[in-house]
Amino acid sequence: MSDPERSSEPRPYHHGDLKTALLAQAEAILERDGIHALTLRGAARAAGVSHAAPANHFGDLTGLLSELAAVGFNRFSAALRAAVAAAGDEPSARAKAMGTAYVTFARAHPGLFLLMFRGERLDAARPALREAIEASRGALRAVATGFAAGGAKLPPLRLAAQAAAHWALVHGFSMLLLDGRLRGLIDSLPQGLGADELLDAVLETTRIGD
Amino acid sequence: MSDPERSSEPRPYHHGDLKTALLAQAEAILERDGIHALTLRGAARAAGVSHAAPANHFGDLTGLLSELAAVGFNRFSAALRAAVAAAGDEPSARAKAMGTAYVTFARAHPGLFLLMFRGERLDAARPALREAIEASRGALRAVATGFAAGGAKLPPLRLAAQAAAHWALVHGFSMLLLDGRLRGLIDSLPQGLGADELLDAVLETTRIGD
DNA sequence: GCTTGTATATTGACAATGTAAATATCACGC
DNA sequence: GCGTGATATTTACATTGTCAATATACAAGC
Repeated sequence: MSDPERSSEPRPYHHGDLKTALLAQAEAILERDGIHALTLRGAARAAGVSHAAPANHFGDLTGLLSELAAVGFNRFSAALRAAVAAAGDEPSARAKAMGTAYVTFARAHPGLFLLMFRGERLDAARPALREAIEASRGALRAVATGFAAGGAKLPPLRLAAQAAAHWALVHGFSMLLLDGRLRGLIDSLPQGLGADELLDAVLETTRIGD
Repeated sequence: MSDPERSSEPRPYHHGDLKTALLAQAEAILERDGIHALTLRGAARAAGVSHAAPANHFGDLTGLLSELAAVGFNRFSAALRAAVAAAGDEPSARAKAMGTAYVTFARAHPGLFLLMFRGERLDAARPALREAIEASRGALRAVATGFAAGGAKLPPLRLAAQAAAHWALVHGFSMLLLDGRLRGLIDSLPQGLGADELLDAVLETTRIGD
């Protein structure tokens, strides 16, 4: 009996699960060589198909990037939810857990994280991306509102400001860290202290909303 | 007498100040069409020279982007210094002024700002960029240390954390704002309130280092 | 004044990419 | 069996970055 999955056999005309394979290869290229090295043809090459095959699944390059960003957002919100769920009920503990998870994700998947927040290259109208972003927003809001629950009578501007401040703090830290902009600061730390300790201290020393 | 600067005359073989002209055109393209539309050939076209002319001044595309980022950093640190200088002596007023100036610059020159913090596309070894970044760091540090002057006996980690927190907060706010990620939050604000008021509230409601 | 060298700009070429059109292969409903 | 639609290939073309060869201007030295 023929086994088309065997090694040196000529590949079948149809891949079978090309979309998934392309996304996997694209992510590998993204994390290995950066976003500017991520090309439609390169992903097709890595997946062992012709250069025009990806068009069937993604349309154009923006489509591939958007679907890949959607994968990232889904993983991202899962990581945030897991971290917050494991942190117990105390609002400040939940907030700190989410901040740590946020930065941890960025450091673990820098290429993906940067792509996710590079709206210029993405098509937010793609259903997959739209839904993934919506899910992430839900995960983020869960903490923001949970944190502000102590002061339910705050004016809307104050509430929004607290949410924005939490988000901006961890997002800015992630961005600066990934871009190497904190290297000087980190190198100036006492022996044995690194980005993790700096983030802890940042979250520790920052009071948002009282 | 001939006037080679006249309108319809055939352009002289040598431009005269091509490097400056290319940087200006590159910035215009960057702000108008985004970074992915900024090409060496496009800038050359806009400056009215041949497609290979830019190579003499920038080497490759990374060179052009790096020099443009250097222009951005110089303008950036000038804006920060001016804002802080106009804010008087009180540390908290200086910090707020710098935060506002930081975000204002990002909103006024979004393409430039994003380019400046996209290290993957830049060559930090370029002297112009290296010096411009160094100057910006000086401007940033001026406030960070000024703000921490009240507690000169703080441990190094605390000091670094305060600087990182200030920076991360305004940088994250800028990035999220430019990427449209705060739109939902801003749209949910009461009538007449926008990004400016949200930033004010963020800076108001956030306490860094007691 | 003339030559020579150097910085600057042009032309031509080449490989890589995104994208579109035409064609081929396959699975499945009928 | 036989279309029919989804998937993949092939071919083609414009654009881009980059390199090599050449042309032009200008300034310094003799």
